[in-house]
Amino acid sequence: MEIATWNLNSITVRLPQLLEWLQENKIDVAGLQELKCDTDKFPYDELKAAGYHVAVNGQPTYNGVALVSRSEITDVSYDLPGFEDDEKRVIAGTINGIRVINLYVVNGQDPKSDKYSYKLAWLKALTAYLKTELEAHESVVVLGDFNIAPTDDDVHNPKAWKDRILCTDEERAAFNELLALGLTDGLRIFAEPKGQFTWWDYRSQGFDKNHGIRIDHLLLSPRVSARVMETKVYLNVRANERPSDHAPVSVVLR
DNA sequence: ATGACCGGTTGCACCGGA
Repeated sequence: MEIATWNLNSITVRLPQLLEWLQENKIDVAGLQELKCDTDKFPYDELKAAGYHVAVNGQPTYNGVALVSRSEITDVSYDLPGFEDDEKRVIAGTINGIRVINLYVVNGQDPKSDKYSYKLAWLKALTAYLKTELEAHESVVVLGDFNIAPTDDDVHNPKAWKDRILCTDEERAAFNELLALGLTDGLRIFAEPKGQFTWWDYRSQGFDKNHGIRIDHLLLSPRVSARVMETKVYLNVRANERPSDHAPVSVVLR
């Protein structure tokens, strides 16, 4: 069973690439982010025709998340409970006994901005939410675009990124709080070479030069972590014509 | 490098992204 995450940066533009990637790789479950598409404008028919169940928390222009799955999705929930927020950044569902929680974490823009305070508050509410989810479910996968590069090894040029958004000590501490709930960073289960990234700037030939960062993650509860056989970063998808700036990332479970 | 590139908008330059 393969569970993946991909920030599409517009499902309207990326739909053909999404369908091709799902089919070619027989992806079982995917959390999608940055749909930039309202819930009622989601391409339900195309995903259904490809053999997928879907659950959507959409928003026009910004944000928007969805789960797509070959198996049925039950107990779907939306947003962070008890957190006042108009932005559509969270959708969760249960698939084959696994609680899959799909996140599009706040970017934060700049450490001095209001958006940064919002990001830190959002992450605090997320931590509380995940704590209750982990108490309620043994098999949990928290995946998505976390907009945090957890360590300097996750950045092509740590000096240039030092204290910049996605790399501040506070954001990294918040990420470690998530791990401290008992979650494992899926892409770090096996020894990976340095320079394994998931996002590359469209500008300055970022992908060609592998000037990237690792900000898309799959965090796994122990029950799931023990099942991981393989992890994947779909560089070939990032190499497509008219790509998203993020590559799909996945774990394969036994 | 206050840069670049991309998607979306009610647009015809901007904002946000990361």
